[in-house]
Amino acid sequence: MPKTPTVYDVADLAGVSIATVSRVFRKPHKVSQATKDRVNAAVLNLGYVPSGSARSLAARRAGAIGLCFPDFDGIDGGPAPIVYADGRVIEQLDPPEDVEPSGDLYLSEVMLGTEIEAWRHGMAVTIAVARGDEIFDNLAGRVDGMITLSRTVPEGLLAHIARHIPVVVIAGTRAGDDYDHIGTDNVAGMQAMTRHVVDAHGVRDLAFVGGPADSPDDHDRFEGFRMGLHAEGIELPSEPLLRGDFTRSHGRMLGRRLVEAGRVPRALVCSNDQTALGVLDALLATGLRVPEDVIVTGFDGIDASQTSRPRLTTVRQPMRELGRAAVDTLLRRLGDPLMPPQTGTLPVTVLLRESCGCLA
Amino acid sequence: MPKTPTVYDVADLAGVSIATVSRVFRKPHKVSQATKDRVNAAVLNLGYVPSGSARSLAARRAGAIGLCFPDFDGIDGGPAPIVYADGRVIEQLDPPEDVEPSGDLYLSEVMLGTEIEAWRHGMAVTIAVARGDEIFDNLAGRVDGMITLSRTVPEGLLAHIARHIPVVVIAGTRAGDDYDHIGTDNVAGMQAMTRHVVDAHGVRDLAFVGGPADSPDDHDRFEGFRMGLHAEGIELPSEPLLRGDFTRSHGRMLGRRLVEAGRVPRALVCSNDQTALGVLDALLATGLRVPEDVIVTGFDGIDASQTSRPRLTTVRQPMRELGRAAVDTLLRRLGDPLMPPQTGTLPVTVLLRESCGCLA
DNA sequence: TTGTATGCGTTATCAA
DNA sequence: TTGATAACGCATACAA
Repeated sequence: MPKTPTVYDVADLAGVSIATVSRVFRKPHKVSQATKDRVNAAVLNLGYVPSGSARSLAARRAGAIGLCFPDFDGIDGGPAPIVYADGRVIEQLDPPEDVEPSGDLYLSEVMLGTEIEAWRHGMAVTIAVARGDEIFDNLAGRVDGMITLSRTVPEGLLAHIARHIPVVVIAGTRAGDDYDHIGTDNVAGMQAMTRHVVDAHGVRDLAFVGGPADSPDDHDRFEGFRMGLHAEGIELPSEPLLRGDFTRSHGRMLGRRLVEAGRVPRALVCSNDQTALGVLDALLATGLRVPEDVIVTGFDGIDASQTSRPRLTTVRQPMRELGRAAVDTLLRRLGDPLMPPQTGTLPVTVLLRESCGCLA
Repeated sequence: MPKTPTVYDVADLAGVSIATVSRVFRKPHKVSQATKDRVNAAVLNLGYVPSGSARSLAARRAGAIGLCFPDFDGIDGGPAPIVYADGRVIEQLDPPEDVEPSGDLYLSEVMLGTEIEAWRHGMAVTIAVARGDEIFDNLAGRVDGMITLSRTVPEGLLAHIARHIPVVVIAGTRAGDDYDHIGTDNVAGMQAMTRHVVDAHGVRDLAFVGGPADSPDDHDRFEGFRMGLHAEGIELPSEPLLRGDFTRSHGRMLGRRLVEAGRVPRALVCSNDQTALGVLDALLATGLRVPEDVIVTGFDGIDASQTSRPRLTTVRQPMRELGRAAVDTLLRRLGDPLMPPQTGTLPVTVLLRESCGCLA
């Protein structure tokens, strides 16, 4: 296997200087057509691909954006997958158990948005899991800026990195830091949702089913819930009725617990869709009717919320736009490092569907 | 804003040579504890982050894997998202229209698998959209190897890149190329699915609802369908009854067309889940019962297949494992460039649920 | 329009 | 255990 070709090889073969070869790639308009042709022929001939590292080093820019992935459950992944091709197929009954749908749609959508927007600006996206410092500042060193979900990177590390490249935090309010932030309007969204249940459906017996106590999203949503109640002149709880961990299976558990305790309120306002769907599962399983007996609402607007029966009334947050806005903010910051810290908030939409009784 | 610090700055501050600074990062065991402490202090003090490009250039390896994303619909993304924070919330009725769920779960899962496995091996993942050459060999130049979904990169370009770095193709059979391939057992899976419908449910009137004619996956699945019929002594169709484009909305259209034409067979074996779900929607909408009147089966095992009513009997392919296997193959190839071209096939599982009548 | 020469920030090879 | 120094492959300012 021959050494991989460099500018020098291409230059030699084309009978030009390396500067010209470089120009053909970077400033084609400053090279005569004849020369361009010769160089391109040499490139094809040799199978030349410019070295990204050398290019980044010389140009002092990486041309890539870093995306820092939270270290979610299941990322361990266990052993490498089996690979065989003997045509065997396992056949199994698959009852509707407490299965957790695989993908975290939220993450996927954010990633997709990031990817789309970065691509539009000619940037690549490099992804790394935020576990341990190793691979992580492996990331920081190879990108022009970084996007991270709130609470995925230890604060000390993040601060260290932020001295070097701009950082944009998605979801999570500014906590005395100087990063740029992009979030969705959790408070207003949940407030509107709450008021809708009260106003449109005449319900005054609402309870909030929360998520992890340390989630800023959950915090804001509960606050929105309280503000909604307050606006309606309903007494405010100081704590959510119950807390889950944002998963559907946990939601089911909470739902069952509620039923067993015999204290199911007229409406359950849940902090995210997965929890709401789990609650829904549990209620229906015990013969309760939604929305006739209990109203259930969610937050996020994941796909599953519109395929459930009844479909879930929820607050949709523009997940893909979250990623896009983060990239936009990052690029703006790159263009103007002295700009004051930005805080972007994306609007949400209350989607009225069957689970609140707006549609049959 | 001060110049970003380099090894030289760290070395100066710590009173050592740049070689030692480098060692502290690469071979910590070859440096005395005292020196290490001094260097680390300097690093923290200066906010030093090693340059990925310089590192890759000198080490002759990028430490990253490239993932090439197909240029799917909707990637244009339109204008940048609106960002405001005035607390306004739109509220809208959301009837169950012909909405297409947003994310392509298949892609997301493959990406996730890639990410997971790469992370386990200390590699970053760089993603780029396969549109135009520009950003694309931007990718090739900055990674140690590349994973691509079949048919996402023009063959000429791929060949060019493959001269430079190893390429692994996901989904899609070898077509005279020398790349490594990873796929799932489409043929065996669909054959097993087909035979199940015949054997367990006594159906001999089956039809195949296919996907795009140029999809290798679809081709293999139809072939599996035919093999299943053949094994059961049932006459073989030479073509699918209908073809969609693998989307749910198109599936709905096909379902409606079937009903209107008045020729709905006893069982509809669909080439993927989205198509099957669309068909399901259409059948139910016209009052037909599934599985009592018509059996519907899918392929892929996306989340939506287990939240539909009835839930979809399908062939699950391990999407996440696909990504993982691709990374494993790539790393093995990197370790042994002379290895003959590999072809990996991952096993599939037939999941028996309500839509075929195995479960009530 | 093209060529020359220097610098980019590491790693790695030798010596010490 | 540490240090000096030569690559690494490209971009770019400056000359021609």
